[in-house]
Parts: sequence; structure tokens; C-alpha cells
Amino acid sequence: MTLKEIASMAGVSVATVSYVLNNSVPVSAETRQKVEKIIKETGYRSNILAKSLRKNESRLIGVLVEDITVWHTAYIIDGINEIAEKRGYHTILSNLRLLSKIESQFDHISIFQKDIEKAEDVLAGMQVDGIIYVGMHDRKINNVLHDIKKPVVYCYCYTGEEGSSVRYSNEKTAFQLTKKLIDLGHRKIGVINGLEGSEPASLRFQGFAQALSEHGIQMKEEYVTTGNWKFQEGKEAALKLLTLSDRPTAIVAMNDEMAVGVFDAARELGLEIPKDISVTGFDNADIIHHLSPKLVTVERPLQEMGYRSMEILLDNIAGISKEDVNITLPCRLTEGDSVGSILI
Amino acid sequence: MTLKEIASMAGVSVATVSYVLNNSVPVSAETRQKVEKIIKETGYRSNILAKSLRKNESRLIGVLVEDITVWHTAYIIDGINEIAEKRGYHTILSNLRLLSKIESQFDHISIFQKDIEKAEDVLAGMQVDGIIYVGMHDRKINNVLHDIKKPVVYCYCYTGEEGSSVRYSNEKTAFQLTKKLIDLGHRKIGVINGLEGSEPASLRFQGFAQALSEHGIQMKEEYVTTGNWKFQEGKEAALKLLTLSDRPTAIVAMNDEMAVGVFDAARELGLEIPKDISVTGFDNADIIHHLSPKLVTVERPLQEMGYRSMEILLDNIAGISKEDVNITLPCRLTEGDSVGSILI
DNA sequence: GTGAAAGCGCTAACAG
DNA sequence: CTGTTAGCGCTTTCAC
Repeated sequence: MTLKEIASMAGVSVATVSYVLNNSVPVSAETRQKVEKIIKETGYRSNILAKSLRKNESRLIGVLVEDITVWHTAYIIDGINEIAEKRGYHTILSNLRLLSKIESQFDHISIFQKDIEKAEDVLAGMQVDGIIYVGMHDRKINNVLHDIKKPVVYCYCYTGEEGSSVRYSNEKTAFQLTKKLIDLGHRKIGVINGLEGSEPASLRFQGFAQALSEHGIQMKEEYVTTGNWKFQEGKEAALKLLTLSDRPTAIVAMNDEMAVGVFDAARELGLEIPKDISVTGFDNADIIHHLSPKLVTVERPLQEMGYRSMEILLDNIAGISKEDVNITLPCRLTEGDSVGSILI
Repeated sequence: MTLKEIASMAGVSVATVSYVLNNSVPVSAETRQKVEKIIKETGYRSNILAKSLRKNESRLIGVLVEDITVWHTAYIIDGINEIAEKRGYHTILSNLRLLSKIESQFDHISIFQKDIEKAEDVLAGMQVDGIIYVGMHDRKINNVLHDIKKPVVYCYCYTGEEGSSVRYSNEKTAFQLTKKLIDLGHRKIGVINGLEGSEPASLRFQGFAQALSEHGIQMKEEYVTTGNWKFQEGKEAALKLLTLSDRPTAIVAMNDEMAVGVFDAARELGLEIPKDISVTGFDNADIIHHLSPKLVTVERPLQEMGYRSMEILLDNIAGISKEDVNITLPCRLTEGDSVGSILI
């Protein structure tokens, strides 16, 4: 069913049908009714491709994700979709599937410049009005989408150079988390840092360190440990910390999986949380929802990151803003019972 | 940059450029070189929209998901993408976001017929060649996409009526799991069924029951419990089972979260897994990866479900197959140490 | 208020 | 082999 067919059925010109459809030009009530009746009866749906071609705007946003199976990606896409729907845009998804390709060599993304260019070609060919690039890790990457003249927003990653970006706050959040412990009276605070070389790990650690220093607490070397973000190493680090002769009263685990390791270690050692040891996590992952007591952790604003990425992109497309914008959203500390106060 | 511009730069007609681009008609080596040079230099990318309009085929597949944040969805999309990429198709994603809208009233999908129709309008308008509908729960739904004349495949759900579908095997898998326990000598097997009224729950239970009956084992009423798929109710059910005077030697938890509850219950009661009690789960969720001993559970073939959905759809589009096909893929039992053998 | 007609970028007869 | 040309379905001047 095409405009032309509708027009002839209604006994009007194609232009008139178009006017009715788009409310672009006044049409007499009578004509409008006639046309709308036919449209309803036939179940006509206008060809968006043809419209885009003619108007030279697709209202299509390319969402280029490094790996859709990485947990946060789905939530970010969800946020993007929500704004897209509200503003009459649609999203075309391109999935680089990096995870299966690089395993855990975070930085060797340059190897995949080829894949990215291919995806870029397709998206550009589809005439997308802009692209949101969703990272699988929070890190600095090259401006991989340099070849396209459309607006780009990087989400869950950033380029040092040009390009807008939307991230969440690692440093400030770790600061708050640590400050919370300090405010509860803790002075002997152990930390299980994330994988060495990972940017979130070092940012989170900086926040941790700053909270200590701002409160005049000396960081003890033996209280600083590292894990690979996984349960096992988290547990091992916790065992080390908890068996120190002067053991910490609180442990900041830089992600939830390692925090679960802390719980396990504490149980093995017969220590009670939070009475004997306070624990915090990071990520609010599914894995902690059955923990008892409830873990104090951090919820990243994933959906919100999707919203903001989309808003920035659309403003950019609309020409409202021309400059790159780089924003870092705050995280939410969750309620929980895994931290207790210390009598000072 | 358009075909026309390339043509004039190369001093040939648009037709010739098109021939070069598509290898649709023989072109002299000389002309080809000339044209390809210009294409490379200018970074020309053909307008896929225009091409689709002209050819009346978009090579676009609509992926309509009930909720992208439901864990399995991302993996299914990943599978769909992989085949799409291989076969030169692209996917446009539409996300109904049902989860936030209906919470857990599994069957009231009819309320959302409106949302679905809207998504359908858009996808049809985008001239997709077909649609894959990805459910958020494995269940029977109406043929919600009746209004479109393009091929449709339902994935992770099905319509009783018309329409192809791709699912995984609940019944057979639960049968295998149970049989495994029986083969190890277990005769007193408790079960923690999933939420009442849920289709996977009843299918899994049927598989469980059949394994018992095929091996001449009487199902004891007190060995049958139910949970709401969640940790807490799983744990409560396990406590009930494990404190029976004649307690079972094995517990089949119908999902992983409840299996974690069994682990917790066993520990509280001072029972050792698998020496005192064998445990199995279902789903291979992240939540179990730190369990010790390693849980024997079931991995659903999610990516494969994406592959097959796409293959069926593309065959359908190509006209290779016209009939509806409904397939049920087998699951993989994972290796683990949470089950032990019983001396018979 | 309505219609005729040009043209968005591309493909595919058809003619040469 | 190459070019001319007629559309694909739609929007949008420009006349009337």
C-alpha cells in the first residue's frame, strides 16, 4: 500500500494525502476525513525509508556496542531506547562482539579498528543521524569513529581527544564509600583493589586514598591488596587482610564479586559482618542479592547514562550544542547492613 | 557524496558506477580501476536507504524484544547479530520494556498489544524483511504480530497457533538432570519447583516426574516443594526438605538462585554437599560461579537460539521454507561436584 | 485548499 | 561494455 494508492482510492492527489499524514499543510475537514478513513481501512503504513531518503534525515541512531553480553550494555541500551522512543527516533544496533575476540586484553582495541570501520560504513550507509558508542569497559579509547561526519557520543568509555562522552564517577564514589566508613568511626580500613592497569581500579583507588588522606588517616601498606575482580582473588585478599595481627575493621572491596569473597573469608574465619568486620562492594551485581547481611554497594547509573548519551547526541544533531561535552554521572550508594559503627 | 558525483568525477555514467559497485554487469578493467580509485579517494559510501527503496528489500531484520534487560535477551541478540553479519543483514532493535511495565504478571501481555502494534508499525514502516520476537519469559503468547505480512519467528516464547518458534527444552533437560541423580543411586530425591503457573516450572516438573516414574520411583509428596524462583524461598524449601525425618539424598532446584538457597540451608544445618546432600540447579547464572563445590546446573543454548531464529527467518524470507517450524533446542548439563553417588 | 511535478540516491531494463 | 532513462515512495515547492 503506497501513498499513491491511498490517493487514488480517496480521489485526491498524493500531495494531499501527505498533507493529511504530516499535518504539514491545512486540509479541509472533509478531505481529511475521507483520507483518514481510507488510511484506517487499508492499514496503510508509510515507507520510512522513502521518507528518509526524501527528507535527507533518517531519525535513525546507530548504537555501536563493543559487546552486548557485557552486563551493563543492555541497561544503557534500554536507556537509549527510552529517549529514542520519546523523541521519535529509532535505533539500529551494531554489535562488535569484542568480548569473544579479545578476551581480557583491555587495550588492544586498535586491532579491531577494521571491524569498527566496517560497522561505521554500515551505519553511515544507513544514513544514521548520529552514533552512540557503548564501551565494554570504562576506559580511554581512540576516537575510533573519526571517519564519520555525524555526531558521536561515547558512553561507558571516552576518547581523550575529541568526542562527547558519558561516564559514571569512579573516584568520587569510592571517596564517598570510604568516607562513610570513616564517619562510622573506622580508621583501620583495608582495601581490595581491582585489576592492575584497569582504569576504574586506579580511579576507585584514588578516591579511596583521598578519603583517607582528607581525614588524616595514614594508609597502611599491609592494608592494601589487589584482586582480579573475581571471587577467588577477592577471598584470598580478604583472608590475608583478616589474618593480620592488627586486622582492619573494614574492607573496601572494589567490586561485588570480590566482596562476596570477603563474606566467604569472614565466615571461614568465624568473623561476623558487620560486628567484627565491615564490608563494602561496588556494582550492585545480581550476585550479591542473597547475601546476608545485605551488602552496602554502589549502583552505577546505567540507564541514566543511556538517557544522557542520547540527549547529548540529539542536541548535537539538532545543532543546539556544537561543543563536545564530557559528563560523569554520580552513583548511588545502596542501603545495607554490611557496615557497622566503631566506638571512637 | 553520491553515485552521481562519483560518476561525473570518473567521467562515466551513474549506471557504470553502480555496475562496478555491485559487480552486477561486466565492466572493462580500465573503467573499473578509474571508478574504484575515485571511490576510495572520496570515501564514498552508498546510501543503503535509497538502495533498499529501489530494490524493495531492506536486508533489515526487526528484532522486537520484550525486555532487553532480562538476562537471556542479550545473548539471543548476540546470536542473531552474528548470523545477520554473516549473511549481510542488519538489525533494528525495538525494546518493549515490558519488565518495568508489568512487573511479574506473566500473562497480561494482551494489555500491551497497543505497544506491540506501535513497534510493529515502525518496523513495518522501516520495511524490515522479517521480525524476530524475543520473549522475556518462556511461555505461550498470542500471535501478537498478526498484522504484518512479513515472516516472523518467536524466540524464547511461542504462539500455539501460527508462527515459527525457537525454544529450549525444559522437560527433557529436567528429565536428564533427574536421571543423572537416579543413575548415581539416588532414590530419595526432593524437588524445589518454580513459581506456580509458570510454564517452565511445570515443564521442568513434568520432566522430573517422568524420570522418577520411568525408573519406578514413587514420588513422595513431602519431597515436593515450591519456591518463587528466588533465593529466600529456595532456602526455606530446602530447610523443610532437609529437616524431614527421612530427608532426601538429593535436591533438584529448578533454578540456580534457589539452588544457592539450598547451599545456604545445607550449611546452616551442617550438612555437606555432596556427601550428605546432592544439589542441582538450572540456568547457569552468574550467581553460582563462586559456589563451592561447583554446582551441577543447566546451560540454556541462548546464542544458539539466536542463530536458529535467524536462520529460520532468513530461509523463510528467501522462500526456501514456507511452513512454520517450531524447534526446541537441547540444553547442556554443566560439570560440577555438587552431586555424589549413593551406594545402592 | 489542492494538485502537478521535480527529485532524494539508487538499480535495472533497454538501447546502442 | 556503457549510457539513457524510468521509476522505488515520499515531500515540497509552486501554481492555481
